[in-house]
Amino acid sequence: MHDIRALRADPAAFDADLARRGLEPVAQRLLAWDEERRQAQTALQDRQARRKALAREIGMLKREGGDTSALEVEGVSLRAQMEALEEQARAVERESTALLANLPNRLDPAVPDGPDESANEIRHVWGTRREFTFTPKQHFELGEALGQMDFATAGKLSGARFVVLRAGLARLARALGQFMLDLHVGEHDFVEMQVPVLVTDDAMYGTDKLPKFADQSFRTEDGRWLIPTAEVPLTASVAGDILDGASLPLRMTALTQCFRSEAGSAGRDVRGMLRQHQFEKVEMVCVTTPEQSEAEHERMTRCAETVLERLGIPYRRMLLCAGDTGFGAAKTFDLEAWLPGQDAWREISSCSNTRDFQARRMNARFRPQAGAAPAFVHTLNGSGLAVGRTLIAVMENYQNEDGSITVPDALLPYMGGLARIG
RNA sequence: GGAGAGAUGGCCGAGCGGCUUAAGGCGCACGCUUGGAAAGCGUGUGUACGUUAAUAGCGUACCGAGGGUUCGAAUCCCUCUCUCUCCGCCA
Repeated sequence: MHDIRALRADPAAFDADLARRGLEPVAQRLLAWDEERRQAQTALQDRQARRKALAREIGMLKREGGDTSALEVEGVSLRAQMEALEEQARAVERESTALLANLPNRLDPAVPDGPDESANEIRHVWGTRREFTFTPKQHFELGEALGQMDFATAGKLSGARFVVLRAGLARLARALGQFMLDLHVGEHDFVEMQVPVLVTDDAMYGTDKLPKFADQSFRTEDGRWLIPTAEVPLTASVAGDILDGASLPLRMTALTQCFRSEAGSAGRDVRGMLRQHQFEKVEMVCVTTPEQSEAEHERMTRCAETVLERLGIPYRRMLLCAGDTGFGAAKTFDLEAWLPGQDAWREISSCSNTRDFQARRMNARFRPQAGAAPAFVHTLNGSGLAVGRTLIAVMENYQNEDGSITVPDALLPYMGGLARIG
């Protein structure tokens, strides 16, 4: 959600930001609605003040046994006026909110121009890509050959875009989740959380998944949503709160299942478990002050990078361009892991600073000092990491010529003595 | 799933159509008092929007949420949400 006062102050800058995302200007329309809304509100408030005075007068007269009929007639006409004004204000508000709710966040000036991922900037590359003495296989070839990655059974159970893991690979997935959580909790100062994976409309709206992306998520028959990411419950946990400034930053992490309908990605990544309806992810969320959020964004991205570094998986950090930056984000770094089997860099983490965009939608604030006025917090979210995709990265980078997979050193403590899968 | 009881300011708690501009208490802040502290006394104490140069004033709204009745609603009616107690079922 946007600050209408910021828009009033500089409508041209607002429209310029939208243009960078390839959207039409809207400032003129919003300002006209805003003007109309304020006029109706002021007029309504006049009537409300009169109603208050009138009710008091009638009350006093009645106690004294006086005639109140003339005043009551005025009351009736007052109410008719108020209803009309209310309806007018509500109608304008409705239109303006409908538009505002669908407008993406303002972009950080550092975000480069560009229409799509081809314009993203490589910020740095870590690690050395392994030299293979054989042709590296893709993860699903390896997994299916091992008999531990089973799309046929998953299809029988649930349809396309699901997977069943067995034995060593199932263990490896669990080890990865455990390892990531332990790292963030033990070394990165995050608080481990267990959260619901079914959430309300409000939680989804506050984290900007609604109304625009309703078709990307699964909805239950009783009107709840399966979370597309733990960002939703973790961030929305502070909705409506006024936090003590001294308690910030809040750093939260959770390992959850995530559910995405993947509407619109028919035909993309159909093989393997790169793009599933259900996957595990360790999510990091930070709630902080406007002053600290930039530094927290860097810090959080480093936390995600550390996972890949400990696992020894080459990656590169991308600064997303305007056209590729998500709806709620002001600035996003993607981490792309090297997948030798695919011979490609693939997204494995996305760390975004939403600034006060989500905070406004969910009314999450903090009090800088005792007695000071509340201000909106800044919220950040990042994958640390997507477990399924990390599993893929481990398999492809640590594969051996015989189709077995060597367990990375960092995961050995979690593997119950299993050092090689297959 | 069944039966019942609730939801009032940071917290406790009264009010159940107009003498409420939400009593009273606790907490907190500031001041007076004191050698210092405690006690005591006094003053203040939320959020949003509008107005405004203003985080100053002033106005309006907010007593779980949303509707309704009324000249007037914390108070009456309807719907919903959540909490608590008991019963049933259950990992």
